[in-house]
Order: sequence, then C-alpha cells, then structure tokens
Amino acid sequence: MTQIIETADSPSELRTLADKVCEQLVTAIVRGDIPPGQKISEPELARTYGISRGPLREAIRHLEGLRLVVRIPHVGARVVSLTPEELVEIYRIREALEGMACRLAAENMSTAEIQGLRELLYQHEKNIEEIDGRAYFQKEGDLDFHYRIVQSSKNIKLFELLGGELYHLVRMYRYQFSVAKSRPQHALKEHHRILDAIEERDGELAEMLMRRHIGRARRNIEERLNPKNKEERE
Amino acid sequence: MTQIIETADSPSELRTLADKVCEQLVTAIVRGDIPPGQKISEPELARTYGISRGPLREAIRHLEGLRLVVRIPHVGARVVSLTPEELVEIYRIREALEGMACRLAAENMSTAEIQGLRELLYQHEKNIEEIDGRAYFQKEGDLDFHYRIVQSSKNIKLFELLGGELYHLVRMYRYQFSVAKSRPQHALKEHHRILDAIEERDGELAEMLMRRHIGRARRNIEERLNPKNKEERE
DNA sequence: AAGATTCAGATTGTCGACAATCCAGAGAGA
DNA sequence: TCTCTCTGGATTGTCGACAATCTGAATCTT
Repeated sequence: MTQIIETADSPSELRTLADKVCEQLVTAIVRGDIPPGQKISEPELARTYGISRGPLREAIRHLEGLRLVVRIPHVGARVVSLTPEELVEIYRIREALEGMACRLAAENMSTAEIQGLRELLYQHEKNIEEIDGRAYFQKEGDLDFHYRIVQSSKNIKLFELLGGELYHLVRMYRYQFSVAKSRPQHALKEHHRILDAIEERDGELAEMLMRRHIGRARRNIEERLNPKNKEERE
Repeated sequence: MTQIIETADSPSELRTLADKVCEQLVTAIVRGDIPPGQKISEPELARTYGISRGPLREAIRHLEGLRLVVRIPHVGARVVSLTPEELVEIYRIREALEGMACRLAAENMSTAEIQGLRELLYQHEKNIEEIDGRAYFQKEGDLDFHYRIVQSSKNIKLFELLGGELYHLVRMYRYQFSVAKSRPQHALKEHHRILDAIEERDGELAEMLMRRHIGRARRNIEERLNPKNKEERE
C-alpha cells in the first residue's frame, strides 16, 4: 500500500487528497517508478492510493498541466516520454530563462542568500569527495543551485515557470537516463564562478556564465543522444 | 443560459465537458466577463453552464495550471488579478523567450510561413486604416503575429510555454486595461522589420528587434502603471 | 462596548454508481 | 488467408449525494 506520505518539500499543507496524490505521482513519475509512455489506469491507481477516482482525476489533470502526462479524451493518460529533441529544446529554454534569472539575481540577491548558496556549494563539494565516483546526491543538488538562483531573481513568474514545469521534466530526464553527471567537479567550479559574478553584482557576466554552463550541458546531451551527428535527416 | 459554444480556435474536438467548459472559462476570464479577484463559486458556475460539479472542478484545476485562477484548499478559487509588477515580469520573460523564438524562426521558418505572415501584416495594415482610431482587432492581431513566430521557431516546448500560459495572461491584461495600443502604426512597422530580418535569415538581428519591440511595450507598461517612478518604495 | 465563542449555513472535498465511448478479439464473408 | 464487422468487456466521463471544512453572524463574557 503506497498511501500518502508527507514530503518535506513545499508547505505540505496541501490538505486535499488530490493535491497529495498529485505530489506523490510527480515524484513517482520523475523517479521513473511509473515509466515513460506507460498508461495511467484510473481504477488501478485509485486502488493503489486508496482513494476514489474523483480526486485522482483532478490530480491527473494537474499533471497534464505540468506536462508530465499526456491525455487523450476517452482514451486515457500516459506518462510523457521525452524525445531527445524535446529535451534539447528544454535546455535551450533554460539557457535563455536562467541566463536572465542570473542577471536578475545579480541585481536582487541578498547577501544572506549569497552566503547560503555558497555554503550549499561547499556541501556539494564534500558530497563529491565522499562518494567520489557515483554522484547520486549531486543529481538533485545541481538543480538546487539553479533553483535557488531563479528564486533569488525575485521574478515570481519566472520562478513559477522554471520551478513549476520545466524542472520536473529535467529531473525526470536525469533519473531516467541516470545521468551520472560526467563532470561534477567541473560543474561545481562553474557554479562557484557564477556565484562569484553574482556576488560582484556583475549581471552581464553572471548571465554569460550561466548560459555557457547550461549550453555545455545541452551539447553534452546532443552528443550523447546523437553520437555521430553525421546522421543525415534531410 | 450560457451553454457550451464551439469556438473555431483549436481542434474543437475537445469532446469532454470539462475541456469545453475550460475553454469557455478561459475566454470569459480573459475578456473580463469574470472580473479579476472574483470568487469562483462551483455550484453557481455548474448551474450556469448546466453541468455537474465534477467536470467543472477539473476545468478549474486546469485553469489553475494556466495561472488564470488561484486556488486555496477548502476555501475556493479566485480569478487571478495581475499586479503591475507581475505584468512587467511577464514581459521580461517574453523578451527573453520571444527573442530566442525569433532567432530560431529565422533559421527554421519556411518561406510559405513567411509569406503567410506577411499577408497577415498587410491585413493588419488594412484594419488599422479602416478603424483608424480605435484599434480593437489589433489587440488580438498583434498577438497573432507573435504567436505565429513562436510557432515557426519549431521549438515545441517553447511554443507550449508561450502559447499555453503566458499568452492568456497577456491577452487578459490587454482586455482588462483595454490597452488601446497607443502606437499601432509604429508597432506594425516594427513587425515588418522583424519579419524582414527573418526573411533574410538574420537570426541575430531578428532577435534584437524582437527584444526591443517587447522591451518598448514593457516600458510602456511601466510608465503607465507607475506614472512617476519617483515613487519611493523602500 | 469590545472581544471571544458558538453555531448555522453554505461551500468545498470525496465517494460510489451510471452512461458514453473505446478497444480487442471472435466470427462471417470474399 | 485476409479483411471487415460486430459484440463483450473494460475504461473513461458524468452525475447526484454525503462528509469535512470554512465563513460570518449572533450570542455570551469581561
């Protein structure tokens, strides 16, 4: 019985069943417990979570808004399965949006926030040293960094957009392809440089570094998914 | 009795009640028929549209994802009311995202699409001449232009993002403040220039022009909503 | 009189049942 | 044997009713 589990994330005061189940489903999908492309059976899931179909349907509707499932009327919902192209598209969007977020963060981030973020990076550093090879925690950790910067841009709409739907998809990708973060040390160094720029209130530089940072990740994906880009596709 | 009305927009093959009502509600909110901040009463709306509360709740859930309503558990949903700051935030996001879309469009737009878009602009021109003073159609028309460019960027995720939630909010703002598009001729000229750049496959220029175009609109808003920016706000 | 409290009414959240639609497989015909 | 049709089963969509929760006004206390 899976039942409802309270997660520390978010106010957790989502007191309605639909909201709780929705959160459960998000993590289930992101972690791949419900694999991409899989059909979502309402009766089955309702049984699994021990709730009625009403709230469940609302939850699925919400997932649809989060782009985590695709729904066809009278047919059903399936877990989204990202094509490599879509993934690259998402990274392109991140490049633009997080670049901007970085510039804004350089203007608006409080010194306390900067210090807190620096400490987070030190923690990542420790994690990398400890587990060395396999950087599991880093997976979510890296996103934490990006998440906080967007948050500190003080642009609420931007935060909603990136935190709301794009990040779930990125998280999902990381779990699915179990991206072993090929270069955690290097990425960490880049994070420090970005934070440096923010600390010096150099928005222009911060934006550029962030764009490069994400751009590199994007090219990484492009290579990995398209080993030889000699593939003709007229 | 409002009942369900088929709109030409979108496949219209949304055969479920929830989807139809959702579409109805979107336009009702965007056009201000349901004013911002107004509470959404489920029983009342259910009566109005002649449906049960089940599908209606699903529709509201979807509206929440579209950022058109804000919902508080056990209290109810209210139509979102954009603060001037949020509106400016949205325009900042558009600046970044549509700038990128423009660059991509310059690379990927087919000549047929370019021609079609040019014709759309000519049509706008005619509309402006005809109604001269009050540029009502222009309101949606302007967005048509932007919409198409995003579409032609061939970045699906980008299209979903901009077309999905940001545009509804922008449309809503235009209706609510009944933005009389202070400078339709000027804007139209800018549209032509942007399309010129796309036609010449000059992505860099196209991006810059689009960013300026939206940036100007943003500053317009900032001035209008904050007449004297001498307002201290520490 | 001001504030806290209680209670009624209404609203939201949840459930189980019924109707509409789709899908797969069996069977008939060419 | 292949294709087309039809039917049974299951799933999705919709509804009305019941339970849980909130809001606001009237009452009681200080």
